This record gives sequence, C-alpha cells and structure tokens, in this order.
Amino acid sequence: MQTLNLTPPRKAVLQVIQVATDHPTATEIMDRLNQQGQRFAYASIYNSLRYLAEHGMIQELNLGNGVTRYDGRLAEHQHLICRRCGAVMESTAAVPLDFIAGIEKETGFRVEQSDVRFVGLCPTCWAELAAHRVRPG
Amino acid sequence: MQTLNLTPPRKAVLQVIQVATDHPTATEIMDRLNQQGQRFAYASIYNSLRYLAEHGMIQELNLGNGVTRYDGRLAEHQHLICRRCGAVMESTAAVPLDFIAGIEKETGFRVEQSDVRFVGLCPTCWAELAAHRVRPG
DNA sequence: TTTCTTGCAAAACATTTGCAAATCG
DNA sequence: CGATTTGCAAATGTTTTGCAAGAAA
Repeated sequence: MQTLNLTPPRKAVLQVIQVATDHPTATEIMDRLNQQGQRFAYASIYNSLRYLAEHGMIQELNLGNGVTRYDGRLAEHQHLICRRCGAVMESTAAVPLDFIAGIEKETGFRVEQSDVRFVGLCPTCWAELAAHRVRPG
Repeated sequence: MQTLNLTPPRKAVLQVIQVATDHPTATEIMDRLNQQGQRFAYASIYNSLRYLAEHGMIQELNLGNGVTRYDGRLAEHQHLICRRCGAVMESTAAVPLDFIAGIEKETGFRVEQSDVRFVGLCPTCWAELAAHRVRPG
C-alpha cells in the first residue's frame, strides 16, 4: 500500500475538501457532492475520508461539537474559533519550538504533532461587542 | 442565574470529575456513579455537565474519537495524547504569551482561551518502540 | 404559583459495520 | 482469479429533546 489509489469517490471527496474555504464535515461533503450531481454512499465518503487522512492527503479536525471536520491544508496552521459567531479563522504561526521542547523535557513525552485551537472573538464580533460596552468580556 | 445551584446530580457529577485522575466521558461518569450506588438519568448527567461547564466548574475536552471528555482542572494545562496506547498525559507549561500575541496581531482575532493538544508517544511507548528499532517512527 | 430541575423514553445525529456486488490488475 | 473497493441497510454510540412529574423559591 505504497502508492496512492485515487478511486472516483476518493478523488471526488479530496477535490471537495481542497476546493473548500471552510472545514467541511462528512455531511457537508456529501451535500456538496450531491449538488455537483455526484452521488456516493455515506460509507464511501467515510471510507474515503479515512483513507485520505491515513495517507496524509487531508487532516482531521476536532473543532468541538463532536463533529469531525476536514482540512485540505497540509502545512502547519492553527485554528481560531469565534465563540460568538462560530467562524473559524486560521493562522500560519508555528507552535514555538522551545514550548514543545520544554514540554518534552518536563514529561518525557515525544511530541509528533501539534493541534492548537484558540477560542475567542473574531475581529467582527470583537468590534460589535466593543460598540456596546467599554470592556467587552 | 448568578449563584451556583449545586443540586444532587450536579454535585455528584462534579465530585466524580474532581476525584478522577483521568478525563472521563459522560458514560464513564454514569458508570462511576452507579458503582457508588447513585443512579441518575443520562439526561441529568448531560444537563449537569452542561451546567457545570457553563459555570466554569469543569472543562469540556475534545481529545478525539468524537467523545466529549471532562476535566475538573481549571488551571491552564495541555494534553499529551499517545498515538500508540491512547494514554493522556498533562503538562502545566503555559502557551507562550508572545505566540498568542503574534497571532492576535496577525489576524485581529482576540484570543481568550487556548486549547492545545499534542499527539505523539508517551515515554513508555517511546521506549518500547526504541527497543525494536534504532529510529522509532 | 412560578420557575427551575429531574427522569424517562424517544429522537436525532454522526459514524461504523456486515456483506454482497462491482471493479481492477 | 484474488484483492480491493463500493454501496446499501442496519447497527452502534453519543448526545439532545419533549414532556410530565417533582422540588424549590
């Protein structure tokens, strides 16, 4: 299982994720495929998602709410989730290496992958709250 | 709704979470209550969990696998998840302030809460893998 | 009484699985 | 042929909801 076997459902699922500007769920991927006239079984969607994730083509995200979301961006990036409107923004800032090194030294754990989620207020919601009170909280 | 109303199920759920050394799921909390002879409905467990989380008494965790876990520790700490045995370790190292400041400057997002998850190998699994090959992957 | 809380059963979702049919090399 | 993949339907597991009954203010 060395080479990538991009069967039709896998290719279709991958294309939806790569074209998306958000982080679609399995259901949303299904919907978008249907809108394109492509029809697959849920089992095939999930099979494809697992396959693509295992082969490093996409990333699984747990942004909360118990639904798995998918991301076609492979380079390291962090997710910023607005607690007010739910918008998800991204930052390309890398997790500081000395932060990781310190944790490895402290715990003996070997960090391979970082998954950082910041919750707070997006610029829009921040501005809207600021318009109502002096100290948005 | 200013003061904390710790009804029996809420108090029982909170006690289970605070006593736990792991990060139990709703089902595990239910099981532990049953073992103590206490019986509540699932709806009451979930109601209590939502109430306690909204009132800052506990933290909801998404450590993966689509199940919500709960943590009674309120001070900032990070979770280290072993990709081999599933163990969850913790580190008290704080997310570097300049990391957050940089992201806020870059994006305009206002960070209120950090949620950092490191995936990798716990010391035990790391050692076991090292025993088998020179460069554990 | 008015409001909040509990608990049961049913519902709502997300995800997985069993298995037969289809596909591919 | 032999291995892999698809697709359907059913099962699984978690969490939510509707609503009647109970407790508290």
